[in-house]
Amino acid sequence: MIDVRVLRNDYDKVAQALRNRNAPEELIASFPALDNKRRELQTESDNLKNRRNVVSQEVAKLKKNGGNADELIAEMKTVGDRIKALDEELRELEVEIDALLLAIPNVPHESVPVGASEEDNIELRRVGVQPSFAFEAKAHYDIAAELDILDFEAAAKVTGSRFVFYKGLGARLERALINLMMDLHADEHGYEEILPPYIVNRDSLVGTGQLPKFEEDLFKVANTEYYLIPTAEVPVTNLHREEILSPENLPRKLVAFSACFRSEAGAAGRDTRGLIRQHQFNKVELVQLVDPATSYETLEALTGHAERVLQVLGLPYRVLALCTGDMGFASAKTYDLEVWLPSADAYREISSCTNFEDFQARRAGIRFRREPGAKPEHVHTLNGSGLALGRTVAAILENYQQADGTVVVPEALRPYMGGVERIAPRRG
RNA sequence: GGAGAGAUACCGAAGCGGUCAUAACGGGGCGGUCUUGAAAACCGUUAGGGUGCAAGCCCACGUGGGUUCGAAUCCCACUCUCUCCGCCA
Repeated sequence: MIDVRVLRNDYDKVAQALRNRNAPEELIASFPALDNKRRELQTESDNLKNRRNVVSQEVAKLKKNGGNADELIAEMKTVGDRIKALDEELRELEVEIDALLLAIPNVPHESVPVGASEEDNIELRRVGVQPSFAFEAKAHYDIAAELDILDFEAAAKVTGSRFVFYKGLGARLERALINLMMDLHADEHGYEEILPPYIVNRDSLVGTGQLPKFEEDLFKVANTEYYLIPTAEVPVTNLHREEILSPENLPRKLVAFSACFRSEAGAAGRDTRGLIRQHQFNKVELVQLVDPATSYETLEALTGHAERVLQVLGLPYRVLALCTGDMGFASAKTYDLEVWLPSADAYREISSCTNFEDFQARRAGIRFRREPGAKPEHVHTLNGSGLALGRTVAAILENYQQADGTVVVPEALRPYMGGVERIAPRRG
C-alpha cells in the first residue's frame, strides 16, 4: 500500500509511476475528492464527539449533586444521532478509499529502467559457461522419462494436469537440493530457518499484496477463508505482521522451504510440458525485514545469496533488472535470475529478488522503533527465491546431460545424494 | 465434534454503567542514588492510530455491531487462547 501522504502531496509523481507500470492513471483520479470528503466528515464527527464527552462529564456531575440534566440529555440525543449518521457515512467512505489504496501498485525506485514489457528488461551480467554438446541437447522431461525419475502421466491420473510425481533418484535429487540450499543460506548466509504453514488467512495475503487483486491466482480451501500459499513469502513475511520490532532484531533474515500452490489461471498453453510451470512446486525462499536505510544494499546481498546457489551447482545464469512494465504489483525494484536451459536455447527465470520498500510493511503493519520512545517506522521487506526447486532440477538435468542419456550429479550435491555421482537408467 | 472459562500495556493483573486509560497493584526492561563491586532498598523511566504548524481534539480495553445522554463494564455475532471429554498422525 502506498503512503496516503505521498498520494496526497505528491500526486503527480504517483500518476507518472502508474503510467510507467502500465497501470491506469485513472486508478487514483477519484482519490483527492474522497480524501477531502473523508477529512471533512472526520473533523465534524470529532468535534461532536468532543461535545458529547464534555457534556457526559457534566451530566455525571449534575446527577451526583442531584441536579437536573434533562435538557443536556435531550441535546445529546440529537448529537448522538448525528454522530451515528456521520460515522456511517465515514465508514462507507473508508471502505471505498481502502479498496482504492489496496489496488494501487508500488511506486518503482528511481533506478528501475522505464519500459513497457519484458523486452525492456536490462541484462546486468552473465555468469558461468554454457555447456556445449556434441549431440542434440534434450529437454529435461525427455531426459527424466528415460531415467524414469519424473512421472507426469501418473500425476495426471492421480490429480490432474500440471502436477508431477518425482521417483527414485529424481525425488532424491529434489530433496538433496532442498538440503543444500537450506544449509547454504542458514549456515553461510546467516538466515534463520523457518518451516511455515502452507495455508494462510486472507489478512496475510493482503499483507504481502496477493489480495485483493489476484484472487484468481490462488487456490482457496473450500468452505473456509483459507488459501494455499503461492510462496513461502506470504507466511514468512507475515510472521511479524502487526508487530513493532526492536532495532536489534533487524535485519531479520529468514529462509524457508515450502511447497507452493498456484492456480496458473491464464497460463493455459504455456509451458505445458515438464517442470517449468506446475500447480504445486517446491521453493526455498529468502525473506528479510530491514532498516529502510539499508534496503537497497540488502537487495544486492540477497540477490547474491540466490546467485550463490547457482554458482555452487555450476549452472550458467544471467541477472536481469526488471523494467517498470514487467515488475510485480508490490515491487519497488526486482532482479530476476535466469538459468540456462540448453533445450530451449534460452535463459528461464529461476529466482526473483525484490525490494518492496515499505509497501508490504504498511499493509501488514510491520514496524520497528529506532530509539526507545521514538515513533514506530515501517521496515522495508525483501524476498527472493533461493531457488525454485523444480526449475533447478530441470536445469541440472539439461546442463549435466551426457551423450549416453545419463546425468552427472554436480559435485557439491553429491554429499546430499548419498555419494551418487551419476543418474543412470535403472536396469531391468 | 461436545461442555466450560477467558482475551485490558513487555508479562501477570485490578476494574463489572459516569471522577478508570499516557490504565490501580505486582513483575520485567532501561537509567540513576547508595556500594570497593554486586545484591537489596529507594528514585526516575518504559506504549498505538488519526488530524493539526502547534496547543489540542478524536479513536484505541481481542474484532465487528447494538443498547444508553454516557460502555472496559450490559446485549448479540465472530476470532483466538486455555481446561475437560471425544477423535486423531
